[in-house]
Amino acid sequence: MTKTTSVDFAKALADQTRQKIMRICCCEWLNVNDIVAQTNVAQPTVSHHLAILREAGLVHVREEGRQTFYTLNQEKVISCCGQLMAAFAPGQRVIPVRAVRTTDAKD
Amino acid sequence: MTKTTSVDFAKALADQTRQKIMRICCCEWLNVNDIVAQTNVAQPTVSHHLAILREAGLVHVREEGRQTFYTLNQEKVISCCGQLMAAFAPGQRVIPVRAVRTTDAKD
DNA sequence: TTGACAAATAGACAAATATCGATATAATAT
DNA sequence: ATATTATATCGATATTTGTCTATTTGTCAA
Repeated sequence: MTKTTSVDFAKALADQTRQKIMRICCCEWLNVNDIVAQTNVAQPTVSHHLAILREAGLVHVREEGRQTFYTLNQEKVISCCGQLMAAFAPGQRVIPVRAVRTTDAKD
Repeated sequence: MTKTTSVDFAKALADQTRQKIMRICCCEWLNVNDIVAQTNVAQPTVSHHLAILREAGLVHVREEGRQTFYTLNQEKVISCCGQLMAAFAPGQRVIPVRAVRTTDAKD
């Protein structure tokens, strides 16, 4: 897990299409064609953006046969945001909490 | 206080010089020349970056006579990071806390 | 082996951006 | 009034970046 600088993190997020891809594969594994189908750009463009997200450590990758599945690395988003806040809002504090349930959760 | 999209926020942070400026004026009011003195770029370049930060709502501005003072808008950083986390890490949670003191604070 | 499909890479191009020197604008000082 | 200082804006340039088409690479099926 290579360290991502705040600048690299910001650059990775600094594009509409890339954020769309991130939202699309936020909570599920999708192959490239699925992602292409949900965007307005060509397949090589999606591959290009996925490469950038991969280099920033922002997606998990799983190769399976001839397809490649991607899903967003949410922990990385959290840690990079934490890094940003530590750098640029040192007077404020946030407490990260894992697996918080809503008050009316039943299970 | 105009709303900043996550893309605009990321774009504003997606530059080394701009992040340096943000760090420099993170906790104090500085005029443009003070900021120029602490960076390696020319004055118009600093003004350019400050304009971008201003448009993104990431700095507070105070004009005083012939100088203009800037300081980082830390709350904005917090809220934009919160927006990012809500969009890209919906399974995780963070609880923002105001004015937390260290345990040995005296005042 | 041949054909089909999935994804990455290469190369080209246009648009966006970071930077600079020069200049404009505005406030203060002499 | 004139000079000086602080900052913003203008115009030019070089670099980066997003997108495309075409091609390559790798995998599976017939």
